[in-house]
Amino acid sequence: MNSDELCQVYRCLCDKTRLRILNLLSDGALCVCHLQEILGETQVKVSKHLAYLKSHGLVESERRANWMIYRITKKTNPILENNLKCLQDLTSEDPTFRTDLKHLQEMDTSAACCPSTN
Amino acid sequence: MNSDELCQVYRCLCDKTRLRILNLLSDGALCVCHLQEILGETQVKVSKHLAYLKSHGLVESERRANWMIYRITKKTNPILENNLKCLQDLTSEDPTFRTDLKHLQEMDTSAACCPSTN
DNA sequence: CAGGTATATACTTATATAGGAATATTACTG
DNA sequence: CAGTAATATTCCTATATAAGTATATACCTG
Repeated sequence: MNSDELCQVYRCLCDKTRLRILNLLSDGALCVCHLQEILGETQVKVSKHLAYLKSHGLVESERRANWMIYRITKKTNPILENNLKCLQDLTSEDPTFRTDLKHLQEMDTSAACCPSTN
Repeated sequence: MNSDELCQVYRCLCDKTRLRILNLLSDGALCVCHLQEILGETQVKVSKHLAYLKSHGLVESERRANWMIYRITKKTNPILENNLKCLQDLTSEDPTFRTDLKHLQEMDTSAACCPSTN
């Protein structure tokens, strides 16, 4: 990774919605509709931020029938991994991150779009 | 630190000139003219980026006669410290960071503006 | 293939920011 | 105090990006 790529990673990290998305995906893959529901944001907004993250290589996506499943990239990226850890540490301090994760845990994972159970 | 403040830190980190400045300041305090010389950028550009970093609490400044000495903030900031370490790790890989530090070491530190020797 | 669901894209507007040119400010020196 | 050096600020322009509305695409089901 060079300095320009590094800047790109930080550009991905400098938006609150994207940080919330990454925080949730750190816990495992999710479809757009679940992210949308947890974040309480519009479909367009979520979709665009996911596209942004994907175009910069921070997340990967995979179609599963009607749904698109997003996950943190499998490529090793020390900077990203490092900062995702920081995010987890912040979860206890920040109300937004905390309630997001709480919503995630309370979510119904029996839906067809849930990658972990279907 | 909450999620909004976190975003602000990343906003500071997502510009190459600012990363170069932070990388140099990680090594110790520097005046604007030395930063300007090492970076090979105009006075306005360097000054503005320093103002940006200062307004977001990542650096502090201190006047010393004609010169303004900038340093990394003394306030503890885990995210910042963490990423400055990453920068140092990247120094071996990235030519810009590497040559910046090389220029810093070759710099004449006997000038009146050099905080370490005067 | 018609209709529905999930997601993505195009278009638009508003805002943040980068960088240049010119000017202002601050402090030192004689 | 006049001149100079170092730095900051103002004004301007161009670009990136965020978010909304509307529309398109992809896939599934009957």
